[in-house]
Amino acid sequence: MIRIGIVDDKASNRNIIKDKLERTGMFIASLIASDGSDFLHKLRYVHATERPEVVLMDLEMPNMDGVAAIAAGSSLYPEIKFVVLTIYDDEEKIFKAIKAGAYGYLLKDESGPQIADMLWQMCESGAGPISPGIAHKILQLVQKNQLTMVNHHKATVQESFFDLSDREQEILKLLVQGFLYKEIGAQLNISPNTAKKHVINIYQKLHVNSKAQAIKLAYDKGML
Amino acid sequence: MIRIGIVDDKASNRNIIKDKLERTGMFIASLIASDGSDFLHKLRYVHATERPEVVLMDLEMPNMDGVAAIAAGSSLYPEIKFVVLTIYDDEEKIFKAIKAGAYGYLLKDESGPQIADMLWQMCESGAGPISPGIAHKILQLVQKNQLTMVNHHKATVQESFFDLSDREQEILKLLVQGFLYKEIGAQLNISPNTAKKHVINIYQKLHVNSKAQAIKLAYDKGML
DNA sequence: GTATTACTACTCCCTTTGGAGTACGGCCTT
DNA sequence: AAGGCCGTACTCCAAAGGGAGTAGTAATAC
Repeated sequence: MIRIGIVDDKASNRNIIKDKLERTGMFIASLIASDGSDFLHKLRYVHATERPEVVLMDLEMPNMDGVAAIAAGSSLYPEIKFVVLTIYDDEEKIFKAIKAGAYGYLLKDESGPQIADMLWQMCESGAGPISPGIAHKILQLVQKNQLTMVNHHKATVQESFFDLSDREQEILKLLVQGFLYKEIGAQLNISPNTAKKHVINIYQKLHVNSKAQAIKLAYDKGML
Repeated sequence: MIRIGIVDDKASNRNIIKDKLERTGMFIASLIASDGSDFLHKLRYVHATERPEVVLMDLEMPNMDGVAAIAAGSSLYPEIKFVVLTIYDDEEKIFKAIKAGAYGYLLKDESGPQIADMLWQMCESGAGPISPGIAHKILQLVQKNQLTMVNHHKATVQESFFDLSDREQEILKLLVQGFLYKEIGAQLNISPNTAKKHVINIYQKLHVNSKAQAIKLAYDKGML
């Protein structure tokens, strides 16, 4: 039996969720609150043995919203897994909730059994439950460069993608600027023929067959 | 019936995947390749009507790995959905694959029916399929690695600078995709000559004189 | 040593592009 | 009705690009 906390400002929501989860026989709602402030207050006065292992948290709530509650709660009780359960799927809310320390993010339009199942999976595998649509949005955030990895790979991207030599990368950069072969040759003090030869080699490595495609690829994959 | 591409260097893997998917009756493997290079080569010579809508891509492969293949492929064929299917779940591979343009990321330890189901879900809902464990790792990436969110309230910029007509903008978009005049003509049901005429007119309005410069300008000024 | 790879520089051949000009029908505005 | 833009479609010409091949040199790898 897994102890669950439910935080939602709508009484009907609380009851529906409680019902659906308890009916599976795998969960018991050990703490129910109507907003973030209420939740933290109740959590303080509950015995550690009664503390929920998982908290389902709505986002939009009076007094203290879900993001703030997760931020405070995950800091005070790091062992509790906070899972957002909401109707909102916009990028900003997702992002903020995750940064606040959310362990999972579920949408209310998932069916009851599905939510129960995902929570159970979480307890089994340790992987935070995430609704498919949300996962997709996060992935797109990463993709669109709205998220960038700061620490690690400092984005000499083409190096990791394609196996271009230094010279070839140099020439690709000029190509993308829109220079002609003769101009590239002039800038690098090589024959236009050689410049062209390099470009053809680059095309083969990139599997493209025109300047336009090469430029598009370079821009798309961020080899500026 | 959804056309699927399978790219994996192990013949046994290819066959297993092909079998499991085709047995569902929902998919047909229309393109099978043994590495990224082989894949791109085959894709080039296949008719657009035979192109796979979804490509399952392994990551570690000889010649050209999955990340490079996705990077090139997703740029050349933006309509194809590339889904990683691999045994690797380390953050770097996940991150690189996503940046390269992966639409989903599945682990090979998912069961066959489950993979088929997730792919089907993708085609229904449009949300990229992501194994739970992977979703969790992505979420943790967001959480810990100081990923920054760039505000997407950017200037809805200036087709107003360059006074391009609707038709010209339409053609510019295709031009940036890397299409030839004849291809543009075919897509819009006009003569290649007309397509070219439009392009020349566009050049004059943009004050450029080559495809490369036009593409660079379009990207730089964000008319995507 | 040899083999390989990168860089250099050609050749030949064909396609695509860029620039110029002309032209015609449709539509809108004056 | 006339002048304008737009979209359509052609011509001719010259420049640039794309593909394939050969080839020498230098540095690196086995």
